[in-house]
Amino acid sequence: MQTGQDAAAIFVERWNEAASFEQTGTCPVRNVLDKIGDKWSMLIVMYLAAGPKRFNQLHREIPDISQKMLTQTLRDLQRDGLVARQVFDTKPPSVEYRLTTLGHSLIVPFGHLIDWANQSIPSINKARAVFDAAS
Amino acid sequence: MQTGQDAAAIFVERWNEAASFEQTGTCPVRNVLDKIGDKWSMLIVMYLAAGPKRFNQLHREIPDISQKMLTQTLRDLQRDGLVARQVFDTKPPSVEYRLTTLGHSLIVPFGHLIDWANQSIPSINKARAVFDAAS
DNA sequence: CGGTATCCAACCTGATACTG
DNA sequence: CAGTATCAGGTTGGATACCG
Repeated sequence: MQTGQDAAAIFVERWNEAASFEQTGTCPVRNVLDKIGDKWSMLIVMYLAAGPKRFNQLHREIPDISQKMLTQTLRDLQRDGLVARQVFDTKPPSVEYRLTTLGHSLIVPFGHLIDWANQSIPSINKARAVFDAAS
Repeated sequence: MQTGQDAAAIFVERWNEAASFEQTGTCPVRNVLDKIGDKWSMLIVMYLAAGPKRFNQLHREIPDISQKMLTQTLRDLQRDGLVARQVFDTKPPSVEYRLTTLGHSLIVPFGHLIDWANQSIPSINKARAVFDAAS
């Protein structure tokens, strides 16, 4: 690893740091990253960040999501403890989804990422234009 | 949007904030998120964070990556301006990859995400165990 | 050394139809 | 209202072989 020419080298360690790696057989960081990259997970989390919402309310608000993917993504988020599901015994039945404390806590680091993205889009688009022009 | 019961509601705005959305037809934030969720992009960025590396050096250091995906991911990172590619006219030829300034800047918000992941893994695993036990 | 090219299996997602 | 079930398409990634 040479001399500490760049403190950023520790990030590779951080990646594999979690102790459960050997236990589960899959990298724990991957689990989180897969959710970030997932087409709908983070969008749903952000819509729920505004407050609890019911199933069809989310369905109406989120553009283009299919019922299948809304159901599936919500279940995955619930399984990971990021979203809580509460059924009200009304007729017809209503189901409310809300972020858990853990779910809310994800918004902080994720927000930094979104900010980076919005700040960097111009640079990225410019780099792409240059690269594509040279090929 | 009711009253500002939760400041986090602004994240939905941030998601769609970038002006280039209408121009390109694809959400700019998605571009970045896709890279985060990509199987190899961020791992490569983190290995390069330690300093410039040559192609086969990365190939040896990164576990399980195929030559195809290493080539492809590096080209995508280069296209987006996150990685710079430098060819040295030696024999046999050698090619060095290094993070650009933009690439380095991504490590900051991304690092926060990794830290959140490592801190939250225990909670997530516990939530999964509870959820799976109930089904 | 540093790639390309081709094939292929697995996965992810959307569309559609149906249910308590 | 809030889902489930089934099928089809596109995309992703790995294996393998070849090239300057």
